[in-house]
Amino acid sequence: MGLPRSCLLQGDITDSERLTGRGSSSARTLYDVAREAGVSTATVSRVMHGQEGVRPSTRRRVLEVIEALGYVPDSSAQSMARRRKEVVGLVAIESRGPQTEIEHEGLLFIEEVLRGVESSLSSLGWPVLISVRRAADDAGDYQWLQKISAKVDGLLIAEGIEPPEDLARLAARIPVVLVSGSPDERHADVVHADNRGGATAVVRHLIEQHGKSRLYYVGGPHEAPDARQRRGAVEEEIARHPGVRLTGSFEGRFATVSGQLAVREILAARQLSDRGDAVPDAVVCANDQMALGAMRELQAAGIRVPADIAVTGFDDIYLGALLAPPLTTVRQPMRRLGERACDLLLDRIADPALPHRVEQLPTELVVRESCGCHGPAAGPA
Amino acid sequence: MGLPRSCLLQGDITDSERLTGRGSSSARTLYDVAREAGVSTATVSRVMHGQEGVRPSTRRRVLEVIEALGYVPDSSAQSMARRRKEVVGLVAIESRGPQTEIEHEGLLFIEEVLRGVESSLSSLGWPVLISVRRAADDAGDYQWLQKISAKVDGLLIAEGIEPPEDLARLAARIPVVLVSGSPDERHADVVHADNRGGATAVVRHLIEQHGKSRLYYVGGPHEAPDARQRRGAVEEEIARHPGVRLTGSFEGRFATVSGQLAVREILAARQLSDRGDAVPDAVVCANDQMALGAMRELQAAGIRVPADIAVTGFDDIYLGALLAPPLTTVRQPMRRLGERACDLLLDRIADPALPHRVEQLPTELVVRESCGCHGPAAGPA
DNA sequence: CTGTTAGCGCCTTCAC
DNA sequence: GTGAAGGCGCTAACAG
Repeated sequence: MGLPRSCLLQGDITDSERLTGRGSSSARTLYDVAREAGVSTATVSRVMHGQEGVRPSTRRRVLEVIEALGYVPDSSAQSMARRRKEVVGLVAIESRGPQTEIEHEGLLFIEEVLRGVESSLSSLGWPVLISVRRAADDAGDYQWLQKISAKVDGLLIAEGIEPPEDLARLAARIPVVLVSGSPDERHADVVHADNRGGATAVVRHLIEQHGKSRLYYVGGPHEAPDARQRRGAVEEEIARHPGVRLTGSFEGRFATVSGQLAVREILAARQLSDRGDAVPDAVVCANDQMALGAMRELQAAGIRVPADIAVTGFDDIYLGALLAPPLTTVRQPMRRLGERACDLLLDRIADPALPHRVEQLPTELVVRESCGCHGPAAGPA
Repeated sequence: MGLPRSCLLQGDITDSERLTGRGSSSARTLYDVAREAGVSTATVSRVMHGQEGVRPSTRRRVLEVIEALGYVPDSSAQSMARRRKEVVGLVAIESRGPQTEIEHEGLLFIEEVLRGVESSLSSLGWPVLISVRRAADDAGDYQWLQKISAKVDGLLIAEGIEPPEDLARLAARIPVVLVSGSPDERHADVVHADNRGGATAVVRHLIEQHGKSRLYYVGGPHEAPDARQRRGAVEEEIARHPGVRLTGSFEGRFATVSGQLAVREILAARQLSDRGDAVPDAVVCANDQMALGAMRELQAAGIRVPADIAVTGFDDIYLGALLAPPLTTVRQPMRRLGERACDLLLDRIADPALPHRVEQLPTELVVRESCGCHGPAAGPA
């Protein structure tokens, strides 16, 4: 502690033992800096954090040593001492299913959410710890979540629902916010879009503006709350219109390939009974990726969209507007979902005692051409 | 320490003080478990890690307490003790520029890389710490990198090059791998695609298969090494063909809007001189996003692609095949890039003394229709 | 203004 | 088999 501090009082720092940052192989600690600068660790800590009450000359000296040694505080140690990690986690559990089309599974959604999270975090400068669990072996899920949860101050969970009791246990230990989760969830805060309103709007548009009467529904996995809401709303809206019926449906996994498979079922059914009313005049999909798959498969079979069959999606991913024909869909503010979820999470991290919150964001019908409208045309019904 | 261990020997765990996980408001520690189980922390630690040398009955008892208490080891403490964080970082620095079109900047690349990283990490179960720095104020960049670097065992840096000296300092403290970085970088390992080969191939295709002779180049930011390589190769290949020339070029930022801006320049120039040879017969873009922007702007101006002007991209993002016309491009294995980069990083984390490595991955010309070929047609030149 | 001194929660070597 | 004890690097009182 009482080392010859004089040895680097002014500018001759580079002379003392391997100071030039060369010896960087070994990580430097607060103690190294303190010793080298001839002060206590408390002072170095104060300087590092730009706190008041340090004589300017001392501060300068310490700063020089920090710079020379290339000192960077270890974040584990900091987290431990100040009991905060300054990291939030974003996790997604991909819906189970055959390992086809891993490529473009449901990630587009997560990625958009991630942007929102990032932007909400940018002021704080906290990074995001991200982990996607694919091909889940149910049992391991909770373990994995635990492990992640130990590395962050709070967790954002998207697209994937743990057994409620697991979620409860998790949320009891650490702040958790569900992105696009069920609004009925009582164990964690939730941010979700108005899925019912959106689904109702497309279906109504198809029926009332285009006179469609034989709808086929391509839904998402039944475990996904947003998929359940959409399906429910679609069925209800159809029921509300006499003469309109659901000719069939398919449970997909929000992947492009699901849309293709659904269409194959439709085509197969057409083969069997040649009564024209077996084939739908509109295919309503629970997300854009499946709509894309459906459209391609339809077109590949020589069926025109929307002339022969209309197709609609949900989400409004970037790609939708670029397709031929441009996709009619329901816009869900994915990015905003991420932002809000992250805001709620930060609030709760700051005060874990906060009352339970659920937030719904609006959706909006985006009419393009795949429904049968043409060009930059008519608005919603 | 010498607590009445008998109180929960068998199954009456739920009786001892608030064991049922209800009191979960306060985080449990190894000590809590040890005390409750009537053993030392060392034993609990052994059990947690499934180590040998623990009497089965003891193990069971400890396990029960762990379960009952909902104990999850704190990762900061673990990191500290075992001097490893089990997290790798992925960072990107978005190229500076006007804050237009933040939406779909260059992220598509990162996201694809992320998938590779994720998959390479999935066996270890390590998560990825991700942080994108936008609207960079140069000075803060290094600070920010330092902060991130303190939270991970190794860093993957994509699309964005720090001043070399900063990189050197960073890499001296912690393993760093550049994704799509300059193969000449000596301070960190690098994984990159064969940008020169790919760029050469498209240009040659345009010239030799389609007889194009007036090329316009829409490049990426000059700070990006991959952008530089592509530009260099394009120019060289043009020079190699007498009678073919570069009618102009534009320095974009890999964003959709850059492609649009570039085309506006082309159109503006056309207004001025009405000599037909002022306008290019092909627009070569340094990535698909810019090609997309260029194509849309061209089409919006009533110019047919590829009939009037051919357009090509680079990367082969998913979207490219879905455009009208489908985009001719150069496939770069982005996902694989992420995988390999991550593998190299893990190697280096395991052994920091490893020799410096640079790895090149192949690119491949993907001929579709925007170049003038039709349907699923002819291969490369 | 600056230094001393406890922890933070876990791992691990070394005794018993 | 199991326990005791010394770190890991930093922060935050609490004294001077």
